[in-house]
Amino acid sequence: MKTTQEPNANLVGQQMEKTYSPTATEKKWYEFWESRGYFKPIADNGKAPFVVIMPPPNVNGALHMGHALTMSVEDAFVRWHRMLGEPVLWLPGSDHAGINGELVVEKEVARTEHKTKRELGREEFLKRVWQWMDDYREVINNQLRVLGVSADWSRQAFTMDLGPQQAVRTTFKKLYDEGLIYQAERIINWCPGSQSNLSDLEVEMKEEDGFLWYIRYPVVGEEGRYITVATTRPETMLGDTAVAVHPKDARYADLHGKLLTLPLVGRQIPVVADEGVEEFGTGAVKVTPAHDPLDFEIGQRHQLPLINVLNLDASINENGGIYQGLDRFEARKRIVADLDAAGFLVKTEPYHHNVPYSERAHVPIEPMVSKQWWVKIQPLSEPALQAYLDGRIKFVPERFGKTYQDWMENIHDWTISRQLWWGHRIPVWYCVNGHQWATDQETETTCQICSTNEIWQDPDVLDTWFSSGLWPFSTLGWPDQTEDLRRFYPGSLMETSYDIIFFWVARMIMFGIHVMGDVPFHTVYLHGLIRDEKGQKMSKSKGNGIDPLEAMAQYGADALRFTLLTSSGPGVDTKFSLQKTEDSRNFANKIWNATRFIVMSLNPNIRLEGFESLQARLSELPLADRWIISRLNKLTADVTRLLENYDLSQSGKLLYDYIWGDFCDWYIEASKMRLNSPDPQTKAAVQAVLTGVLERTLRLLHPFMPSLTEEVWHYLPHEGEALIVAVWPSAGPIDTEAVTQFEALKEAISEIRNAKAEVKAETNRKVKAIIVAKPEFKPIFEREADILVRLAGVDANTLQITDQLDTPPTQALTKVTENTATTIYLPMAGLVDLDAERARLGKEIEEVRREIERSKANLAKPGFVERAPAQVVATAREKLAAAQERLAKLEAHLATLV
RNA sequence: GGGUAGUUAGCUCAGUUGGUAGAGCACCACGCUUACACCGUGGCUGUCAGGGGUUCGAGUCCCUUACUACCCACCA
Repeated sequence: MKTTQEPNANLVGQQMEKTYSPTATEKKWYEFWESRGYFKPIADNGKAPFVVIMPPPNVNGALHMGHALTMSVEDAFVRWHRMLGEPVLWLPGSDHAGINGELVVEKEVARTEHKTKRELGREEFLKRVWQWMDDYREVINNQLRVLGVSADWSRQAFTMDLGPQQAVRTTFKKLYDEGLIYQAERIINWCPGSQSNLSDLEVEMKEEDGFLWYIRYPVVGEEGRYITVATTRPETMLGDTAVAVHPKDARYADLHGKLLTLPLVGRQIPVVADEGVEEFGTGAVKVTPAHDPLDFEIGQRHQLPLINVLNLDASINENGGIYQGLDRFEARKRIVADLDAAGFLVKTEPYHHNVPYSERAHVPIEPMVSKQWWVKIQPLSEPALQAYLDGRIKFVPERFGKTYQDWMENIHDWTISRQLWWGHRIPVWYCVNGHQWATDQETETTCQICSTNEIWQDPDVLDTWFSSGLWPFSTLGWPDQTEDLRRFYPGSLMETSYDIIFFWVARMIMFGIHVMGDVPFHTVYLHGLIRDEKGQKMSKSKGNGIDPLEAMAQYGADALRFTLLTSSGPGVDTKFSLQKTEDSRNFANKIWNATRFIVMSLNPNIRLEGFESLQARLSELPLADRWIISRLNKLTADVTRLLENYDLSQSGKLLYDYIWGDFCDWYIEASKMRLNSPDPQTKAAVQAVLTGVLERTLRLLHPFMPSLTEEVWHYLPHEGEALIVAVWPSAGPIDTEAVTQFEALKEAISEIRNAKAEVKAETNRKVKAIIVAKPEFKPIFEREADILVRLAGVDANTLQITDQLDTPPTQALTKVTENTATTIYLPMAGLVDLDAERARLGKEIEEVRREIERSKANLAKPGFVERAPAQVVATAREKLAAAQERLAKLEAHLATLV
């Protein structure tokens, strides 16, 4: 990619706009990061590399919210680890999407060229698919860049690249030679839409209202005697080769081995006794071994013939007699009508049942007998299960481990051949002399067994998930023993959506262990689905999807990312709304303006004290400074711990609360007095804290909002050339005394603001105030009077701070703070309605009394004092004492209002 | 038929190892205080789905019921 003009590495001293504009900024920094090579892993430095292989988006359209979530989560972890100084590899790619891709291009060809793929021919059709893939891959990659994805594009991979193709053939050959890939004729899920075999996972059950038709089959040689069977698919009777009953079912005991005449067809079929039949309903089932899984098994047990009555497009074939050529649903109608006319239809019942559908082509599946390729799964699944059981693979959230385990324990062989054109061609060859072999070569010229050159390749392709399963190592160059493979396998984190645990995660683990001898990653983080405001799945057909590109254009990529990351935790579905994105945009703007405020007062020529130095002499700093730095250290520890536990949501929220609440609402406001000081040293001292604290906070926030933080960081004094490679902060000391004292100050300020609001005094009106603090807090209020004056809006000249007041004012609003029992009088002649004040005090006294009652009752409860931990009892006692003190003060004050 | 989640303020969701419920939005009031109206200050709102149990103490642990969502499953 060509880089445009490099941004100013140092923006210190530059003017900032009043409002943050994300789009241009995001683009600028993305190009900067990429051009500097920050997305590439640094050289080995003794630290274990952090490796994430990106789930390759399907190349069949544009980016959607699910992608945006995936990328936001992965980018956050990736950026965090990069700041931890680890060699980080985030390997991007894209997926050819097998059946899905083929269908999309088929549709496109039909739309633009009015041709079916068969009319076009295999070679021509594949040309079209490649063109489509090339076009859309670029589109998607650019969209990922807009999001801020810090992946190493130089290692980008595509499942149909030559490397992954080699990996597919090599793996196939290995499994084939080991006898783990084999061919077998079985009943399979046939999709008439794509005209291909599907695995069980690609079939979804849909509840539907249908009918149950009861049909009677006459017993040969016993005039007037019938067996009645019920079916939801009457057209399959054309392929019936028996009727089965339970061996112990008395109703049919004498009919075992007798023959029935198949209505409409006239064929004679036997009655067989089989344990697989339940004794409910009519107790007899028609047996169509070629078109039903259960019937297939019954057929095997009784050596029944298979009669396939369907063509590949699910129309009736030549075995269907007069119904030949009809579509399956048309045939169904005709057969029911004919049965009815001939007197074989006993009754028709409405019936609610599950119908198997093709997940991709959205048409009902037809079970059919067919010869396909299979993977013998047990030898792969057992070690994969074991890896989970002994903790080599962990799931976040943990419960998905159980899901994985259940599936692995009940797994069936996996059918991997697809009758499609787009995908990895099955590397099996045949010769005229009936030989068959698998190869890891792209092409073959002679039979490996008899050397004839009359050979051909299997026409089918592989299930798209076969190549996906190799992704963690095929992307690193395997089967070649590359340097990347050595450094980055096994990987660290696999992050994806929980709905592809079986499709993808399980297969990667199986292949990883079997082919590479080691698990492909140690942690599987599964995110939830993005839904609309009403909790519905976003989908193109419903039209309720929110386009991430539009959301980003409106509010910025950082805002979208922050929203997605904080809206919900792993494994939990998220209701997405643009309102939330707007809130995140506001947060971004808040940070922008906080920086702007700080930067405006800065003199670039004055070097401020560094943060490390400030922290080293923490106890000498003013109260507010000690407080905000202590809070930052708490935040740093919390955010780090939460990230270690994969909790992005909670860490994002803590950052939000700290920045907006602690830093902006309290610290910046409290700093304004010192910032306006005529003394340059006082000013520089507070500037050092403002810039130092903000700079560290930006580092913590960078994984969540990379572009904004990078931009703003460059306006502040900083070391290093970019925030993206700045060092992740470690937590320093916490001054608990300062925290307690500053909280007392905050509490008093809030009470004063509250009192003023109650009498609807203008917020900015300076009021007279008398503070009666307990002796240990009195010096704090005196020392920090400036802050009190500024933040509470009290009149500095008349402010009185004491620990003893003999004659309290009568014409005053009065508050007693909850935690420190500081009494505050706001003498406001004229504004105080004595009756209202008495009423208000009365109400408050009631509340405190109730609290005291509860507290006392709790302490008096048998067993509490004896059994509860001493710490808890002590806290309860302190609370009670505080409430009692507060009550006394409130009552004393009420008494003066008579 | 099995299984897994969820049910907390009007809405969206937090609630770490059980200690007596919180944040944003919305709403109401006041405010253009020299970063931000994409703002500030203050306020309002809860039988933490129902029932039972364990415990000195349960939104948090156990049992149970209801509803919602999803996953798995070859009942004609």
